[in-house]
Amino acid sequence: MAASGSNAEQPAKRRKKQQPANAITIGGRTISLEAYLNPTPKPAKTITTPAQPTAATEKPEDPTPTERGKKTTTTSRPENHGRRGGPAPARNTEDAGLLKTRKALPIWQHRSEIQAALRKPGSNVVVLVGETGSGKSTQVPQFLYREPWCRRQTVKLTGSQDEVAVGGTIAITQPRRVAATTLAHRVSREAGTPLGKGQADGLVGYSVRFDHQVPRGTKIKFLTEGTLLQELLRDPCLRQYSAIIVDEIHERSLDVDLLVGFLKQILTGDLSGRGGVPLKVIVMSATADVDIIRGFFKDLSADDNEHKDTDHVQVLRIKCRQYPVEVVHEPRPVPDIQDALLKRIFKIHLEEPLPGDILAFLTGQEEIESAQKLIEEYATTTASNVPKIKVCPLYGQLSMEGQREAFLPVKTAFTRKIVLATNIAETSVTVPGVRYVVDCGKAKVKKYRPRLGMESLLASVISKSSALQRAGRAGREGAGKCFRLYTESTFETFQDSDLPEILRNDVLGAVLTMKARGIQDVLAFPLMDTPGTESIEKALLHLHYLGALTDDGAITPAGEKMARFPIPAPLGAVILAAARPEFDCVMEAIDIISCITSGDDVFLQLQSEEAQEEVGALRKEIQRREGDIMTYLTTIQRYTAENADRIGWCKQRRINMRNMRQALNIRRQLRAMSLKEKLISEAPPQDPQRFTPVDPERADVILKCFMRGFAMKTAMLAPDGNYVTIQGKHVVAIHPASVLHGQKKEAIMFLEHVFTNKNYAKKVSAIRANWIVEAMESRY
DNA sequence: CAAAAAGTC
Repeated sequence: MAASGSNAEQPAKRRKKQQPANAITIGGRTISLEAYLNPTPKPAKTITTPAQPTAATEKPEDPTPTERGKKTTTTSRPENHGRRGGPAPARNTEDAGLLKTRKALPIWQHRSEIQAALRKPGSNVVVLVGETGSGKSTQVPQFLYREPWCRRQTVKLTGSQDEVAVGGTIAITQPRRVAATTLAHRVSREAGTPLGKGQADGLVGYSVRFDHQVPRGTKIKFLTEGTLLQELLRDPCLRQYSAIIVDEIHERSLDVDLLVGFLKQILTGDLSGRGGVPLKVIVMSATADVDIIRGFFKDLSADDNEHKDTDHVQVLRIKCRQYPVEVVHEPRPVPDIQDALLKRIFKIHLEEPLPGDILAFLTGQEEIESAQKLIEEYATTTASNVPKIKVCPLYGQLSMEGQREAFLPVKTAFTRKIVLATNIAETSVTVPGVRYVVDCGKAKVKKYRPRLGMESLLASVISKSSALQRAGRAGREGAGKCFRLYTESTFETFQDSDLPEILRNDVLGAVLTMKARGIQDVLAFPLMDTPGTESIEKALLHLHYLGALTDDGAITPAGEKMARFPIPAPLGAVILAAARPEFDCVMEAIDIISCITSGDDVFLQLQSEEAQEEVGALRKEIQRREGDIMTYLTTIQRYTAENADRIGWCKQRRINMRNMRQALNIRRQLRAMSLKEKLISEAPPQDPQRFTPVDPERADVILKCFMRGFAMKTAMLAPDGNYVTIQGKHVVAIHPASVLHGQKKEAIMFLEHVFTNKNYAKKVSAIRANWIVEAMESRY
């Protein structure tokens, strides 16, 4: 196996045999476990105001959780890696029209250049820079799959007589599911083997969660970054692939950062796991600054001192014909951002010709809703010779129907569409018809604070790269204009690019991912940006507490199981605890976890007071006094017991149907895995099951079981009526969406802890104070 | 009294 852990330049550190019982040694460092073993659950008498994690730069927003606006297809087909001599895929069947369109793409000129770059012996990494619209995602895999190095080979592995197949397929990763599936459909048509029902053979396939279409003979496979990371768990050498194309690396998702780390390990390894067959890596970015990427892959041939100083990473830049976008800044800083936004929109509307829709970037739902109201009010006052206005909000939590409006051309004549969007419109979706962009210069960003074990979600200044991306949205269909609600000198103060996710997120999952894939020294794992030592140590400690790591920092069998479960590690720990005889509640734990990991909250927000009254009584029936965890359990159990009309059942209670369906998918998956891991002894009975409420004693057992994953996310009621967290001793409020909102309990456990305009505990359950000590001291 | 948007055999 190539991915054998520590880097060549950093020899594995010797771990001390002897160490204090209350400490673990990880990466050569001894870390005290004092904080975990000696909890002080007694809150201080005087409650100090919690320190603000960051200065809020803007007013907090008001979210409305509603249905997700995306469709899912759940067609599954078992993967077939194709045998040698299988049915030959159709060739040269490209439709003449499609080929003509392909040849018109800017990247077509670079076809042989790209092929040549990868043919050079020893040249295994190529960086490709091309803006949106260059056609790189659809064309590059098609340029490469017939190359000689891309042929499937049968090789003998060292020390084994068995012959294995290596290579033959090109993987291309995407940060989003929709991108992976739509690109696959598109490329499959271009290649002459369209994906669809009854197509057993084909050149192109895709693989995203709960949706795999990989025909026999697949040479080009689109996947999400997360899916490839899962494949890496089973096949550390990525044996089925000749090349990995990493698309949209500039977005710097946590998964892509991990992925290139593993790719670098394969490239620097001895290739024995691949029978000596090299792996080619093509990294594609839409932004020009690729120094970090180039630097990251530069020191590849460490064993080859002769070439050590030469640059092995080729960078190819694809020119892209873009429509010009005129950027207009404010002459001086604006005192009121909403006021400036409205004035700018009205000015565009009055002065700029039709057709040409407006796309405005705002920070959140509350801001969008209030702006919508004011624009609609204004629209009633305009003269009859001024075009009419149609305002479309666009944010992730908006229902499918609500989102659709923003993508459709306006039906009424002489009307301008004004789309008010969050940064969902920056990368995830494209709004057609836009000629004018208004950019407020801010976006909400999630940040993790390791010391407090909590996150914050606050509006903050965007980066130059983000501002450029927003401006570019005006030039998709013709020359456009971008109006920035800030000065040019303010723009100059922006950072070049956004902080990569790995530096803003809890790295618990990332560290477990590394450990499960054989990385002993996570501090030495190659990363483009390394999180602070404090974050990594915190994650190691947390994993140790969860039972995923030994005192030496090595992964335990429990940790390996947690890594295989497609859920966050603390929830994996809950399932493992549930399998213990004293808890014995795996089925209930899976039901709850399926519900909470199916997407945003399954309970839609009740907007109006009428809705609250209408739905209130029906929702009360499924609510439990123990809190949100038990309420989720009742919800999914009632849902599955409902046999006649699940859609109606959800509608009546304002429950997100799409997430409930996803929850059942996850439930099926987790049940199958638990059976395989022998956490349950037999397959559970088929749905529908009659609903029987869980009695309070059983509820206690289930909650105690969740404490094994969330003992640190607890708070005690102080004499003054505030809840004070165990970790950090901060005042925390129960979020209004919780069934326990406004209630006083002895102690609470929460699955999420987020600072917005206040310290909020979400997904809250009532617990007993002595459970906290009990859970903290328990070690498996 | 309320949340950005992505993602996992």
